[in-house]
Parts: sequence; C-alpha cells; structure tokens
Amino acid sequence: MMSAIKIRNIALSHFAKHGYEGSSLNEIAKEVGIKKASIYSHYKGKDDLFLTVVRYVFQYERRKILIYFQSSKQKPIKTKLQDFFAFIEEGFNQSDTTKLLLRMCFFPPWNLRDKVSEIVNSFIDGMQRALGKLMTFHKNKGEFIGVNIHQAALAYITLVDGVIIELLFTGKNKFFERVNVSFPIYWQGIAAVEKE
Amino acid sequence: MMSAIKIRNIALSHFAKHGYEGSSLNEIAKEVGIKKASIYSHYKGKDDLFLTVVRYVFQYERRKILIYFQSSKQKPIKTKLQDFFAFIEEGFNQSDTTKLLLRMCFFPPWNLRDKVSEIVNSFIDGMQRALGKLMTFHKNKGEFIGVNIHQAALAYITLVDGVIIELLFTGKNKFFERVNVSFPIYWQGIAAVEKE
DNA sequence: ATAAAGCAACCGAACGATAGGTAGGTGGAA
DNA sequence: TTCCACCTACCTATCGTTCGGTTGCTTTAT
Repeated sequence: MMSAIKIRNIALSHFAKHGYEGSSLNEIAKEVGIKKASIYSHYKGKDDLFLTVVRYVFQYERRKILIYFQSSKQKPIKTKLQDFFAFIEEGFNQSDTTKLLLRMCFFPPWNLRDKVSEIVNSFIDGMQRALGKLMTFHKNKGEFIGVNIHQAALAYITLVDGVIIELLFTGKNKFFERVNVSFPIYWQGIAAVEKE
Repeated sequence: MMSAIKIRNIALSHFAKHGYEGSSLNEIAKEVGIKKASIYSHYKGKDDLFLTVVRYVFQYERRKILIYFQSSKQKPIKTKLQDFFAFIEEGFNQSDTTKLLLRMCFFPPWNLRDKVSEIVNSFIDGMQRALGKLMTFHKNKGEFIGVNIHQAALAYITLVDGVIIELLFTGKNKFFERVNVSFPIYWQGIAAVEKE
C-alpha cells in the first residue's frame, strides 16, 4: 500500500541524481528497506517504474505552476512575473523533481526517448498555453498596452530557462543575482521594442 | 597512432548521446573496429577515456569561442553579440561537443563529479571574463554609453543559456525564433534600464 | 646487411561484480 | 482459504578490467 509510493519517491531521487542508466533497482530497494525482487510486486520492471516516476514528476510540476498562475489574478502582471522566480526557487531548490524534469527535457534515456519526449512535449505546450492565456487576460484588463503578447511570452520563457540553469548549476544566490539584473532589462525591453 | 584519436572521437559521440553510465566500452570499440581490450592500450580505463574526452571538449569549445570573440574587433558590439547565436547554432549542429559540454554542466557522472565540475567551473569563469573584457573594450571605443557592463554581460549570458536550451531541446527553427524575439528586447532593455 | 631485441597495437579468454529479471516459497491479514 | 507483499535463490547478460600471447614494425648490435 504505502510501499508503491515509497518506492516511487526514493526512485525519484535516484533517477534525479544518477539518471536512468546510473540508477540500480538494488540501490533503490536497499534505501526503501526491502529487497530488489519485491519491487516487482509493485512495478513491472525498471522501465515501468521509471516512466511512472517521470509521469508523476511532470504532472506534479504542471499542477504547481498552473495553480500559481491562476492565483491572485488581481495582482499586476509585472509583479506576478517577477515573483514567479521566487516561486521557482522555493519549490525547486528543495526537491529532486525539477532536477529530474530538466534531465528528461535534455537527456532522456536512449531506449525510452520516444515515450519520454511525448510527456515532455505535452508539458511544454501546456506551459506556453497557460502563459499566453495569462498575459492575454492582463492585456484585456488594460495593462501591457502596445506589447506583442506572443513576443513577450516567448522572451519571458527564454528568461526563465536562462535563470533556471543558473539555479540548477550554481545555486540560489547567483540565481537571484541573475534575476535581479535580467528581469528589469526584460521588462524595459518589451516596452521599448514596441515603441520603435 | 591514429587509434587513440579515433577512439576519443567515437567515445565522444557515445558519451554525448548516452552519457557516462549509458555508454559501454564494447559498443565504442565495435564502432572503432577494434576489440574492447585494445582500448586499454591507449587509455587506462573508462574513467581515463571519459575525462580525456571531457577535457578535449571543453578546451575545443573554449578555443572556438575565444577566437570568435577576438576576431573582427572593428564590428560593432551589437552585431557581434547578435551573430554569436548563429555561431553557436552552427557549431552545435555539426558536432556532439556542445551536447556533451552541456550534459557535463548539468548532469556530470556521480563518481567523477568533482573532477568534472573543476573543468566546468574553469570554463565558465573563462567565458565570463572574456565577455567582460570584450564589452569593456567596446565601451572604451565609445559604444555602449551609460550601460552597466557587469549587468549587460550577466543578462547576455542568461539570454544565451535560455536560447541554448531551446536549441538543445527543439532545434534550429525554434532557436532562431527565440533569438529574434529575445535579443531586440535585451538590447533595448540594457539601454532603457540605465536611462531611469 | 642481417639477425636480434624492443615495442606498441591488438586480440581471445577469462575475471569478479553487478545489472535486470524470474521462480517458488513463507507468513500474515482478510 | 485466498491473497499479496515480501523473501531467498538463482538466472542470464553485460559491465569494466586483467592477463597472456601474437602480430608486425622499428631500433639496435654484430
């Protein structure tokens, strides 16, 4: 009952740290406190366990992000976009889910790449749609005058990607340093570009 | 004579595609056209081969980037920064070196993480120094008036990171779409921020 | 010039360790 | 009694690695 979830959670941290090929069912079982063979009472095999973990991670992250975007709709969009970085850092720095999510985006295991990239693509699409809807909503409220929504959204995603790399790679401090420098430039930029 | 280099090049493509744990000496040897045991005539073992490849990749990329930055100093900095994206795409598309470089930045093999991150950090530092020097040079030439070099460099690196992700993940077309949207926003932004 | 010695490259075979996976049995709860 | 999580034991395949030996080219000595 509890075991299936416990196995999944511990497998998650292993897959995040060592990747698919670098993780062994033996090590996972050892940390769970059971024997390797017992995993097969809950999952069909390594691939099944791995894909279960990946699906869980992407669903978990998607849900968290969508909730953030849909909350506090009265706040100005600038505040919301700016605070999103703190939101990322908060939820992402403490868990292995983001690490695994990013690993799957860039370096999925070779033999499962089709199934994984299906999950990844659906996630990316969902995020882009959500951001577009949010920005359109705020534009209709009167903010964002004369700004091209599509361009603003695309550049924002690029910005998020760029700082997340720093978060993953060097940590919290450098991350916020980048955010505090880059976001004002982005914000001034999306206004200035349209004025030409 | 030639074998050591041939092994290294083929190992490079394997490590880029499958990572450290996912690559096997057997497969590498097979593609080279020799037997597994023969690799040990040229390298001490898998770790030695891997670290040799990683060192080669980082040195190769560093050299390529530095040459680009030092070339055509008469061109305006805006052109140079803009054209750098095409330069990245070009080099990325034809070789596995960038793929491996990025993999090592984010997901080094667990047992070699210290040695790898030493190589990575030295690379990152070098790049940041080079960009700072380049921007200062152009500022002294009269371009870039009233722009904070440190901020401009940091935001530019963030931008590069963000679009490289897209290049890695979805490919050339989306990459240039992002670049064409994000760079003008960046460029307008670094000017606008200082005018406040 | 020619034979001997050295050497790097390569290979077949085997090593112990470990991988994912299976078969069959134990024990407790419903 | 049925069921299910869990176990021990074992399977085959493959991993990185080592050893002993065979080439064939180059260097050295006579």
